[in-house]
Amino acid sequence: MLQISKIRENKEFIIERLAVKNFDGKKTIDEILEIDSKRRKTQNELDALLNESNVIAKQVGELFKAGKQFEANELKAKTVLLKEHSKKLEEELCLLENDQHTLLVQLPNTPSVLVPKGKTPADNETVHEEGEIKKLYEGAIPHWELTSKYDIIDFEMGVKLTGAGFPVYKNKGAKLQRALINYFLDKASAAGYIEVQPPILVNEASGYGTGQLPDKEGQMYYVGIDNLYLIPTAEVPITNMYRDVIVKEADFPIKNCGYTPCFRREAGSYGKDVRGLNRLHQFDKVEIVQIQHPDKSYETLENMREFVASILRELELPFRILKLCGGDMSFGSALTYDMETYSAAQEKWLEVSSVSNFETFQSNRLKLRFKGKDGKTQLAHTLNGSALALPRIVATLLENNQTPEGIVIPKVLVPYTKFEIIN
RNA sequence: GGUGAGGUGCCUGAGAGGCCGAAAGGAACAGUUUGCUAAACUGUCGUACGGGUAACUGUACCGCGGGUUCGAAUCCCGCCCUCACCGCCA
Repeated sequence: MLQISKIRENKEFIIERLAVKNFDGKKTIDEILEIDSKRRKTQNELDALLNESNVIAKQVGELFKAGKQFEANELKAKTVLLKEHSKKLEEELCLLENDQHTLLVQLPNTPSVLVPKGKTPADNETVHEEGEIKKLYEGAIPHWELTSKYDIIDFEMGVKLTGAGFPVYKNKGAKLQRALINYFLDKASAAGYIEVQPPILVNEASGYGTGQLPDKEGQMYYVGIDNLYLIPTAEVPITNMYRDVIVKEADFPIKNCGYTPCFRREAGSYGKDVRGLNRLHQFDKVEIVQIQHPDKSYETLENMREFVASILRELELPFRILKLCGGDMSFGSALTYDMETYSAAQEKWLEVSSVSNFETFQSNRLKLRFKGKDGKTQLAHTLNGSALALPRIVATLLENNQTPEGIVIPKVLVPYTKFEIIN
């Protein structure tokens, strides 16, 4: 959520920035500011009224103490009107606050000045490309065929147990999952991220804090009987650990990582993009989260991006890094890098990580602040990224590393899988 | 699921209608002292939203929402949450 104070100060600039996300915010912002001035006026009136009541209440108390019943009662009578009036104002103020908030949460985050203009994924800017795109041998097949050929993932069984998008990993497929998770977590720990194992169900306040609620509740699985949501990403519980917290400036950067299953309803998606492991309702992911000083968050974003790149490099996967254009960015992000690996059998790039700086967009909702050197509390910046999401990594690994003899495990993973080939 | 206790600031914890935005201690921060560490002493030490160039100032907030009252952290009602014990259980 954008800060109202910032909107007041930089209205034109914000409208201009939102346009980069192809969001026309002029009408909403005008309305917000109109409500805002009404709100402030109302609060002023109300405060003055309440002040008067407080003064009278004090006087009444003193008069009673002095035994001056008559004068006291006279004053008491005065408060009746005040009370009626202030009650009315209070209701008005509450309405105005609600209206303002309703509009405020509709505004996406302003993209950073570094964000390229554009409408579709085609307008994303490739900022880095690395690794050799191998030609596969004759007879190479996509991963959804490899998985049944080697009996490592059973999609049918998942359908039987739950439904489409809930695969069952088996044999070396299950071990590969476990190996990747451990490998990712070890890498993150080595890079200074504190490992956490958070709950995978969260309450409403947490969903609100990171921005899934109130708008995107359709994306999450909801356990109505207990009013809890299954997390779509570990970002939700991990970032919410810092909800309503004032951290110490000296603690920056705060770095956490965590593995969790992730659950996404993905309502409305279909077709070949969702085939096999390309899009699932349940998948595994290691997430990295940082909380950083506003002056350093972009430096941190680059670090995180490079950290993810280093993993892809070690896995010997060809990858590219895209700086997302305004039109392809998520609602809350100020700058996002997508990391994609090239899947040789599908002959396309698959998104395996997304690293974003949210600036104060999340922390404003979370009330995640720090006390600066000047003694003032201000909002911290939050960043997160996948490091990494498993399914598409698995898909790419299987496809790119297939040989007539079997699927070769990258060297760096062998200590984790304890086997070198899936055959 | 049953029963009981309780939610107060960064933490512990007092406060039981007005003198309470809230004692005391601890933590933290700044300073003095100090060869270093420690200790001691002094000071600072809630948040949000307003008004003001500023010093400063108004209001609200003691889990949440309502009520009683001139006046509520304190009394009443509803809700939420936490803890303990019992039952069930990985």
